[in-house]
This record gives sequence, structure tokens and C-alpha cells, in this order.
Amino acid sequence: MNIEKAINKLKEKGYKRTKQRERILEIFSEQDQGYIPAKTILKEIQKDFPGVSYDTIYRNLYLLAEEQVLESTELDGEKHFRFHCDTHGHHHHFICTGCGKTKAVEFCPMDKIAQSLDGYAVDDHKFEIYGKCPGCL
Amino acid sequence: MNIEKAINKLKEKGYKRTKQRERILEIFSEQDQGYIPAKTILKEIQKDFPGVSYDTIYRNLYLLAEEQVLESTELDGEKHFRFHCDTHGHHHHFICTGCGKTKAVEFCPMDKIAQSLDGYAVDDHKFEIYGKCPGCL
DNA sequence: TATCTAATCGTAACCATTACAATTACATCT
DNA sequence: AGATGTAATTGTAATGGTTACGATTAGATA
Repeated sequence: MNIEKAINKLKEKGYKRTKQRERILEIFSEQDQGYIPAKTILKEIQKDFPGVSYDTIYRNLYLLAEEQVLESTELDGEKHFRFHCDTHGHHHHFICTGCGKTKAVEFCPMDKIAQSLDGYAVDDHKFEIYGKCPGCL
Repeated sequence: MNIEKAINKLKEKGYKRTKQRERILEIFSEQDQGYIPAKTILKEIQKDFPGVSYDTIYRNLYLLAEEQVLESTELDGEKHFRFHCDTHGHHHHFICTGCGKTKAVEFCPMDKIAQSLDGYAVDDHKFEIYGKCPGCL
């Protein structure tokens, strides 16, 4: 997902192109190796837009996640975001607790357990693996 | 895991038996169907110990989790706890977003993906399924 | 350019969690 | 039972991420 594509996706829904929003997308495209905490996004944007507010950061991150441009997870009580991986199908992530970088894991356990949840309505699931990547070992 | 067993486990490590700690364990044994938020534990204990402090609740919950008496997870940015399931082997949970009750899922995806993480050190993993249980549907 | 509305800013509130000094309670030993 | 050592609790405040909102600004469209 490149920036223009994302901006256009928003445009179609009536959302405007703003410098701040563009910058947020830039940050993710510059470093799309792993999940980034909201705090880090804020700090990064402040370099260009010193007066940027929390409202702007969170509103945009949540909007982008809503629109499937980003995907999010919660690590250590902080919300983290990364570009949504739409290059391949549904999958999960190994997340390095050292550097935050992720590695795709092309396996979804849901296929294996569907029948064991008869009578239950499954809305969502989370499968994440935590550890150290080769670079951090 | 009954209360006495848990208390003894702590005793062996030099931790003392206190009324508050006992009450915490009681609460979990009274309602061991699902994850309980820390906030709820606090409220419940306050009925018996009006002056109980945050420190006491969190210290005990974390201690009990550390000692494998409880297990914990984070839902909606809040820490939740439940009795540790030691009656059967390693497994995961379906968690009802309506009532919080859980259902054990006897399948761990880690077995299937071990080989795909060569060179990575896996420390932990999380697999949770969210939805509505039959009772909440 | 006028207008409409989304978006941002500045700031404060919110809320779960964490921290800590002072006090109290538990367990053990004599 | 009383003294002692240490864990545990209390009371309260700080922390930190997130959320909220009125006032202002800036895209987009005609």
C-alpha cells in the first residue's frame, strides 16, 4: 500500500488530504518493518508540525486502521500500528520484542478449530508470537 | 486450583497469608468462568475491606499471576485475570465479548509453525478467539 | 471567491496503572 | 505470650497513554 493509494482510498470516502495525514503515511512507508507505537508517530510528526495535537494523531491512526490502511495491535499497554499487509492473504506475525520488527507467519489456527466452536459466534481472533529476531539475538 | 493449595504455594516461597489475599482468591473461585478485570476485583474486595488500596490489588494479582495461580490477559486496554487452568495441558481460550466467559480450545498453533521461525527465539505467544458464547447469542 | 465541512489545535480531563513513605499484620523464635 | 524481622497494606499522589471538546483553520467543491 503506497501513500497515494491510501490517500485516494480516503478521498473516495470523503476524507480530505492533509499535510499531517500525508506525513503519518510517509512515516509508515519509511519504516514499514514493524509495529510503531502511537507515541513514536507523534514525536516524528512533531519534527515537521511542532504543534500537532494528540487528537490529530489518534484520530488519523484510528481512521487509517478503520479503513484497512493500517493494522493495529496492543503491546505493553500501548497501541501500535503498521501498514496493513495486503500483498498476501490473511496471516499473523512474529513480533520482535527487541526492535519491534515483524515476520509474517503464513498460518492461521482458525481453520483448525472452527468445528470445536460450534454454537459460538466468532468475531475476531488474535495470534501473535513474541521473541527475538536474528538481528537482536 | 483451590484456595488452600494456592495459599500454600505462596507460603513455600515466603509469602504470607493475608485476609485480602485470601479474599482475592475467593473471588476467583466463586466466579471462575472467565476473565475478570482488575477494577472488578477491587470493587468486590472493597465490600469487605473498604480501605483496600490499588497497590494491594495489583501487587497481589501480579504476584498470583507470576506464581501461576492466575493467568492474565489484556482486553480493551484493561488487565484481566482468571484462575490458571492446570487441570489440562497447554491450551488457549475463546473469550466471550458479551459476558467474559471463556471456553478452552485444545489446540496450540505453535506446533505447526515452529519450523518457519528458524533463527528466531520464541519467548511467548498469544492466541485468543473473540466472539459471543451460546448464552449471549 | 464563497461556502461547507472535515481536520486541526490547544488544552484539559479521564482512567488504569504504578509508585512510595509510613504503618500494620503475619510468622517465627525464644 | 512477647519480641523481632519482614512481608503486606494503606493512603495518597504521580504517571502515562488515551480521549474529549470548543474554537479555529484549511481542504474541496461550485
